[in-house]
Order: sequence, then structure tokens, then C-alpha cells
Amino acid sequence: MSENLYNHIAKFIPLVREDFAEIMLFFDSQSVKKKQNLVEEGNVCRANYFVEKGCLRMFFLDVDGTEQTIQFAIENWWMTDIEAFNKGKKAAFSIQAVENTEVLAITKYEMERMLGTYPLMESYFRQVYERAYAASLFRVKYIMRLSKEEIYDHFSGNFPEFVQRIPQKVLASFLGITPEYLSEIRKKRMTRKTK
Amino acid sequence: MSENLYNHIAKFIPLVREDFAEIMLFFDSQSVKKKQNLVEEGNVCRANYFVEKGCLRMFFLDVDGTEQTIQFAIENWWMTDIEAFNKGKKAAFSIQAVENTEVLAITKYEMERMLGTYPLMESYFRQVYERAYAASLFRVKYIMRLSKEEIYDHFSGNFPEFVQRIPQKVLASFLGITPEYLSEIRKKRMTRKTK
DNA sequence: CTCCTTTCTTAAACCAGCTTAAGTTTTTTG
DNA sequence: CAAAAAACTTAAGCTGGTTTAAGAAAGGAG
Repeated sequence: MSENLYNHIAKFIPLVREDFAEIMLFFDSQSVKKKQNLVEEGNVCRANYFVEKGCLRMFFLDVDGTEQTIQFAIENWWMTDIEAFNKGKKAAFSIQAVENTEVLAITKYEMERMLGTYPLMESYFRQVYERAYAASLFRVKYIMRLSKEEIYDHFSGNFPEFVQRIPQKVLASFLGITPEYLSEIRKKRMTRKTK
Repeated sequence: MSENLYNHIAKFIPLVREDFAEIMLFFDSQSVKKKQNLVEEGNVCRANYFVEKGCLRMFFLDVDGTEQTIQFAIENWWMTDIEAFNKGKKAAFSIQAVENTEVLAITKYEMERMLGTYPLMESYFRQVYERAYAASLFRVKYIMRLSKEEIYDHFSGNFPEFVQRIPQKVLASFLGITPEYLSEIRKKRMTRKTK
């Protein structure tokens, strides 16, 4: 029984403990070690993952081989390559653990059985994807309107603990800047504060 | 009765004509003239819109007052400021008609009544938002990995008719470049082709 | 059809952010 | 604990894309 998942679902739809116990049966618990890949670009994407503890990131390989992070998932977020998951296509993105992470995994087959048995879960996932979509649009908005420095300030201002948690290289690849430039920005911010 | 909407819904869930006729009653038909705003940044967002004919764009005002387009909706796409629509908050984006456009509008209240009466519509919207989310992630991917020139080539290569349909200024604000630079790129492409 | 407004083009000067390269620090592994 | 690998820093030089400014073309209103 996952308290996290129970609480998360219950935030969006009415849910009794007995039903939730049944719903849990559709899931598998899985541990992922830091830097281990849960999904690999080009392979099948077997499941949709709910983060119980830890942190995942989704990324792809640039033409020149550098990794570009497009989003993170921390506790209580869902993550998968949704298109590959739904259509059984090859994944366009890889998913990797940023730290040792515990996830609940559900396959497409089990997902469909679950939605068939508990139609209210359609409503839960509709709302989850509405939010994910809205978040992604805001990301586009910030990327478009802010300078790289401002993007850094915005992110580190809003998620200071998170910035501590992840390697700078990964942060840079998420912010869309080079690690060198990130280093420069941080230096500027440091000297400014100590003055 | 909208054939467009019927066909679109029927692509995702089983739907009989009689139910659809009932579902149509939750919607209002609306005409929007070119350049007219359907939603305005800072105001309440009254409805969710399905484009029957024409083209909408979502944008926001930059610090310096220029408009930044973050997405388009053509025939058979849904568009609204989903967060504002759901939570009754002020819209973070404006929605404007790029050409004279026909939409079907549904308010939050009617939406909830509809989802209560036809729970399968939850499944339809879940799938619609999964796709919208996936599309938005791909957008982020392209913005991050491609140069501005490549972004132009990619977009004009994939949607040539669409590029004809919209003013260049709006296209530039969608691609995240200045109209001046877009002009330069186009010139470069023209001379290359005529050689 | 004419005037006024908006959009589009051209070109030069400029700068935010990248590239390259070398050195330093931290982490991983045997 | 030592050695190797990976991550981070610093700094100089460079470039893709912006800014500014002015003119040309196209659209819309009367």
C-alpha cells in the first residue's frame, strides 16, 4: 500500500481504501539506482511510473551526443514517454534516476484493465495530464520570454532545495545552457551576495 | 450537430449518434472575427473551445510589450487556458483568432455536467490532454536542440500550407525569433532555391 | 481610389551565450 | 587508500541572433 499514491489520487477523485487496495494490485514496485535507466530512447517503453521517493529525469541525446534534460519527476509525479507508452512505439526520450529512486510501475495492459474496472481513474488521469500539459506550456513561456540568466534565477528562486539535489551538469542541460555558462552565472551570483 | 466534433470524439471512444446529440447540447456555437480575442490575459477564462473552422493562437505579452505566440489551434483542436479554466483563475494567456473562426464553446459548469452524465467523455479528454502534453514536450525538445534556422526549416517543412496562412510577424513570435531575422532566413532560402 | 496604418525588408552595429582549452576539484572504483 | 574518471571552473575568442533605424510594400478604412 502506497500512502503517497493514495493521497495523490484522493486529491482528485473520491476514493475508498478498499478500492485503492484493489488498484494497487495493478502496480509493481521497482527500485532504480542512481544513473540507471528506466526507459531508453529507441527501445519500447514498458510502463508508466509514479515516483514514490527520489527523482527521475527525462532526456534525449543531442546531435553531438550531449544529453538534454526536458523534465524532472520528484515525489508524487508521473513520468513516462506517453506517446511511446500509449502506442507501443519506440521511446523518443530516455528516463533515468537522478538519485536512488522508488517507483510504482504500471504497464499499458494493466492500465487498461484498471481503467476498465475503475472508470473514475480516467478522471484522475485526465486531471493529471491537464496539469502536466499546463506545466509544459509554462515551461515554453519561460524559455521564450526570459534570458538564460533569468531562467536560472527563476528556477533557483522557486526550487532552491532541488537545485542542491541535482548535479550542475544536469541542471544546465535542463535550463538549456552550457555547464560553463552556468558556472559563470553562479559565480556572478555568489560575489554579488557576499558584497 | 458538428460532424467535426463527432468524428473527433469517435476516434477515441465508442460513441452513438443519440448520445452525441445530447452532448452537443452542452456546447454553444460561436463566431470569432480575425484578430478578435476569445480570452484575454488577466480576465476570467469562460470556456474551453473546439475549433470547427479557422485558426486560433495563444499568446502572452512580453515585458517589452511584444506578443509571444505559444501555440496554434486549427480545425479539430481544443484550446483554452486550461489552468484558468479549471480553477476559475485569471488567464495567463490570451487567445485570439488568426482568421475568421468558428468554435464550439463549453463552460466549466456545462463541462462538469457533461462529464457527470457521460463518464466516457473523461476518457476522451484524458486522451486529448495526453496528446497535447506530448506535443508540448516535443516543442520543448525542438526549441532546445535546434538552432533558430533549423526550427524554421522544421516548421515550414512540416506545415507548409500553414506557414502561408499566418502573418510572418505571428510566425516569428511562435518560432521565438525576431521578424527581422525571419525575413533574413526566408531571403536566404529563396536565393538558395532559385540557384 | 487615396490615405493611413501595419507589416515586411535590408543592413550595420552589437552582445548574450557558446566553444575551446587547460586547470582544479570531487566522485567512483578497484 | 590510490588512481582514474567524471564534474566543475576560469578565461579568451567567436558567432548566431538581436537591436536599431529607415525605407518599401501591403492591407484596411473611408
